[in-house]
Amino acid sequence: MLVEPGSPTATPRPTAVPDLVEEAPRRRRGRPNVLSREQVIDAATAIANEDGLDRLSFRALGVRLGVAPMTVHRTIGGLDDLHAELVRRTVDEFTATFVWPDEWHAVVRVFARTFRDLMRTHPLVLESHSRRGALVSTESDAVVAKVVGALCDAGLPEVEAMYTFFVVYDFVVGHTSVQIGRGDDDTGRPERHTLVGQILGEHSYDARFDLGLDVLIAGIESRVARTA
Amino acid sequence: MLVEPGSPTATPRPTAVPDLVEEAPRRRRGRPNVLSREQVIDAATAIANEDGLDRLSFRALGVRLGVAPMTVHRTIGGLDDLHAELVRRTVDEFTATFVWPDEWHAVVRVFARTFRDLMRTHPLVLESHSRRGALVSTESDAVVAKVVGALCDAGLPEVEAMYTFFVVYDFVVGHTSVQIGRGDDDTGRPERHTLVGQILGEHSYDARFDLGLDVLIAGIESRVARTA
DNA sequence: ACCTGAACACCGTTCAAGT
DNA sequence: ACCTGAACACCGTTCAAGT
Repeated sequence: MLVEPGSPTATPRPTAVPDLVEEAPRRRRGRPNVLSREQVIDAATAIANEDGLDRLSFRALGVRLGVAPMTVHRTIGGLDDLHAELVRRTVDEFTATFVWPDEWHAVVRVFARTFRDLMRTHPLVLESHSRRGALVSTESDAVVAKVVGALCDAGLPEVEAMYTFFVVYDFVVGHTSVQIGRGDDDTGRPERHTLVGQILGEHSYDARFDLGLDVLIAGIESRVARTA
Repeated sequence: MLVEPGSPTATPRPTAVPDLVEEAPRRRRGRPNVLSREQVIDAATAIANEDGLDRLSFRALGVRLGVAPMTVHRTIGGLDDLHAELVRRTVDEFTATFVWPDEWHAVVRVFARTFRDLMRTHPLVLESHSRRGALVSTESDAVVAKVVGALCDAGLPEVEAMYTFFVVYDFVVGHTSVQIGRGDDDTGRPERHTLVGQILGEHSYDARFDLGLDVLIAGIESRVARTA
């Protein structure tokens, strides 16, 4: 069985304790901060959605927030932190949308499909997998736990279940990465003169993904059968 | 055989040729080109290897080649073309290194391992999968043909063999992408407080990759058995 | 304490001018 | 015909100065 590492609540906890130091860690008197991290992430999400991810910059954030670019820079900490925070928010929203079935086959499929959709609609999440290891936000642990748990119930030892989760994870990352890399205009028609073009003529990423999942599940099945 | 469009010497060339038009396709008289595409790719490869990929720029190329940045820019066509050419060269070298076994299991493993090594040592190749669809150079067709052929011999219909190739391909891209994204300093030790950290403690990307391959091959095997 | 303008060290690309 | 300097429109980040 899997142990939840900490409190599963997402809220920062009100801390109803009497009157000693409040929860705000490192802020004194003077002028209050004109900008919160939340506001920056809100604006960044808006820019990424409206103008595209490559229009997102501290200068653009400054314009949108009516503040000097350096203010947002210092508020958030740097470009890497901005991206990390953006990914974290998206992943957190994503983990809330799951509706888990019972059977382990279905659990794996739901995970793979939902995860694929997440990355296709949020390119930054995809990119974060090749720029820093992602899906490490503590909230996503619930997703990992569900899939790994299902594989354990199917009969795999815990460590093998964890690695098996990674196989599915790696496949989905790779598949989506290749599809996105082809650009939005790509309709799945490979170059005629290549071998792929000759064999396939036309090429559906959905079919490719589904077959990939089938192969993976067949593979897991045979390993489950062997360890049973 | 490939025809060299111009002299490979770095000097501006005295043009000792009589007076008719040579084999050069679209170049008239005037001053001969001071730069060939080959020279640009050579310099770009050197910079990428010595200083890292993010030090590669037209300005840096200009310094190294003793020429104005805009000259190399025009010679190669633009940033995308520079990257594409760089990937093409690396992939071409890669396709020459294969030693193919007989059994289809072994063919799949050799492909996956060699492809993984290629992307780990040449980050631009990996990146090109998320920036444009890669491995489309005609030379790489030989590799695709070998793997697909082996799967056909195993009993899969040609179209399914092609899609099955993609499953392996997607997995390798994803796995490598995630590993590289963790950075060179990453020793495979996941964060303690996450579920992954609790289950695995330490985490070997090699083991993860090998298990992934095992699952994929088991999956292919069961599909082969079904269609046989 | 917090905010900010200017500066630094970079980018890719356009384009008109030089030879 | 080919090469190039200057300019354009951007970057992230540092830092000293302002309030």
